[in-house]
Amino acid sequence: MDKQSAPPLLLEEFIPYRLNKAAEAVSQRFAGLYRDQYGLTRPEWRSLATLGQFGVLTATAIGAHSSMHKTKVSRAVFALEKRHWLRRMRDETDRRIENLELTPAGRKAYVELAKVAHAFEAELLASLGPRGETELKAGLAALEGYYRKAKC
Amino acid sequence: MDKQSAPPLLLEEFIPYRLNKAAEAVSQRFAGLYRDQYGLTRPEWRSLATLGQFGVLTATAIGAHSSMHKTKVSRAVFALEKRHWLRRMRDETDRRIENLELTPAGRKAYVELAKVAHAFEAELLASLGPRGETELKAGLAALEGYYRKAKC
DNA sequence: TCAATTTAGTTGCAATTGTGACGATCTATT
DNA sequence: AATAGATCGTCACAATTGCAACTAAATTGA
Repeated sequence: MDKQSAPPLLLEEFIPYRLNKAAEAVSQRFAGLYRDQYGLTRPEWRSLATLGQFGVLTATAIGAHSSMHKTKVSRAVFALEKRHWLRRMRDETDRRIENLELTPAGRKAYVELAKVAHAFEAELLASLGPRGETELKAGLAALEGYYRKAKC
Repeated sequence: MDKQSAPPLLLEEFIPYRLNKAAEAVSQRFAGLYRDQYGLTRPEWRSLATLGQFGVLTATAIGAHSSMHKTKVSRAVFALEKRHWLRRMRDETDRRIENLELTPAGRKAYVELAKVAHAFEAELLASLGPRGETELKAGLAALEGYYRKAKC
């Protein structure tokens, strides 16, 4: 008789939970950097990073690239525009569209934050060791294959 | 002259971003299961799972185990209590404390959901292949070592 | 012993987020 | 053309969340 059977699920071994916790921990640490030094929220940082990477994008494209809801992007874009880090350009061939672009000030902040991001990532990966780095990247790549194909 | 220099940061290669996106994708798929079939929110599912695993816990302990803010736990506990999946027991030696326990109905739901969770995880891991599974688990373990030590 | 501090849990309030509807514009079909 | 439907971005509203204050109870320490 099992007077104390094993629990049917061990949360700390459950992959979705572990993944979430790890992502949350890493994100919060990184978020501290752009929040404290630049007063950015996460949607703002993501919009800045996406726009910095691609140059000129519509709000919809920012959302598609960075997996954010369109209202989040809309608000983030407004915030970045208010601090003159971003400007809107009317598209002459389709007037529903706003082409968005970083201003020189926005680009400057982006370049600085990109450095911070690289430094953060380097420190994270260093602490994992070369073995851990390889495994993590391979594991993430495997996952990305999974949910990309399973999206539909 | 570099008329088009490489962007300073490629978001789709940036570990915190990839980790977040992967976790979000996996969590949302799993959340669909307990939401559609049981009407649970994420904090409710986590509280149920934690309590199911440990038997009797205080609200604070649930939060500590599952990394949730105490107000989230408080509200989740209330919701679970309302559907009679959980009951509160007064602690006679410390009357600030509420010892929480799943009711038979709550335990039944937990056992069912644990099966769903295992099935989900099994399918996820299967789709990664044995190689991907090993790498992902090793990568997560490395990360957990990182932020556990860096927490302080 | 009793005031000060700490801890457990809840609640009000403010900030953030998601949903749905909307106006404006473009595209497709007739 | 003209109507119907799709798309872009925004806004009002509702739901979710986090923060800070709070009550109640235990602990500390003068």
